[in-house]
Amino acid sequence: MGAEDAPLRRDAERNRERILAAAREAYAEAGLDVSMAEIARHAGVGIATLFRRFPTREDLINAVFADRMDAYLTAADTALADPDPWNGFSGYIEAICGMQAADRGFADLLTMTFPSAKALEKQHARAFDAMTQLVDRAKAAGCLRPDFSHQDVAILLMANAGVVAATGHAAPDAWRRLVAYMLQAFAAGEPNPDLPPAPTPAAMYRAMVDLGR
Amino acid sequence: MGAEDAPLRRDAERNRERILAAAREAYAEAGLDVSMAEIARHAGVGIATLFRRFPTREDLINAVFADRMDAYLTAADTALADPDPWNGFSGYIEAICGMQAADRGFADLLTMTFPSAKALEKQHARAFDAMTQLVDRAKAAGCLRPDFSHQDVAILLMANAGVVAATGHAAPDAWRRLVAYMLQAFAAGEPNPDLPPAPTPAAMYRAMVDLGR
DNA sequence: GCACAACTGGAAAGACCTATCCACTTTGGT
DNA sequence: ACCAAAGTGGATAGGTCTTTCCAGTTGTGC
Repeated sequence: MGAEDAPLRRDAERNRERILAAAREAYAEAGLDVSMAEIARHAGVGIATLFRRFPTREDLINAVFADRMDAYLTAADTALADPDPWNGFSGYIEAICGMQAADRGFADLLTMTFPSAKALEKQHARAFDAMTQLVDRAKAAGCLRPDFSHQDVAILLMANAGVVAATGHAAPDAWRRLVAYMLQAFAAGEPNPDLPPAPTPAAMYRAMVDLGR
Repeated sequence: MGAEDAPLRRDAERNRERILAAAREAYAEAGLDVSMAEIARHAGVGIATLFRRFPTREDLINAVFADRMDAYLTAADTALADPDPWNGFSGYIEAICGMQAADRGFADLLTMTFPSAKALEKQHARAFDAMTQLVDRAKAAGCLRPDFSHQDVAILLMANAGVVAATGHAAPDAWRRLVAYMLQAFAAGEPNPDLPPAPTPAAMYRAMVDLGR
């Protein structure tokens, strides 16, 4: 299980890397809806080469963001290792929002779900577990307001994706304002005004599936 | 000045209305990047009819959202008429974010700027003035934190556009959570933690122009 | 240094979009 | 009722994108 099938010929492997590099760059710059043709052109390979190596756009996205998803998971583990529940939680939020700001494709990816992409979904699920622990711990310690719901993290990621997509290069630090405001509101303060009800987890899941077209 | 040029023939006027209705519906549902062809089909008119009446996509957007922009302006005036500065400000924020949630096209529109669309830009500018007054009044009254900047309103609109685009029909009230959190953080509370610096107005302007492609 | 499987890029098919053109139809004033 | 002007939709040109196919090229093991 998990074998790499046939090892690629040397020139094929070189082209694969070129494609991944081009895709990484294009996605980071412009988000996940860059065309396959554009990526092939940018990589300097024929369009057929791209499609043979990555038959669907999802396959390519999967390969491009494998390492970024690792970093995403690591961020959750690091946060859980922090002895201070609030530091852990808020540091985590800042870290993942920062990752979104650094890579528009990743920003899109975090708010989407591709039920067909197995490996990616598994990491998504693991990250979700760690995030839930982080939330529960912070709540138990009384740092995080009790009416906080883990859907709020997804909402913040979607909001942040919106800011990042809009401000792009023109105001690359605008997202920090958003996150700072939100973290303040998340903290358990003295007067925590009532919140509208949170969407159900199922509704948020549907929303993320919809985003994947 | 301001004349309607030649009054349209009756059948032409009917088609114009059909086009506007179709465009209004399509934009509300799917945002501003619905194709012209799709709108013509949906309106049941030939593609040529659409292009003759609205030579550019901007012309169409302009016509479709004229009344919505009026409502947008009215919201600011209503808010200024409220004797309570905080009520005025927070009601305004809720109102315009609600308008974004009700119409995805409008959500896109508010975070974009089309320097070429004269009428629309004029209203945009007037709304901006009213909003600035609203902010200044709330700050002077001590309801709004002193380090709030009017760029934060634009950031919130972009964030909200992100949430609305992502949650769509699946979680149509998710935006309310975002807005509630943000308003709490905007209020002048006892412990207002330091914020990262706000983007410059010029940077935000550039961001909005970029969004308009 | 040869042979063959692996790999290549370009061409092509099918969809879709914008924008323009033009032969035909409708409207409205007389 | 008539007929010019105003308006119509389909056809078309030229662009993009996805996906498949295939004749030619290039590594690699022997």
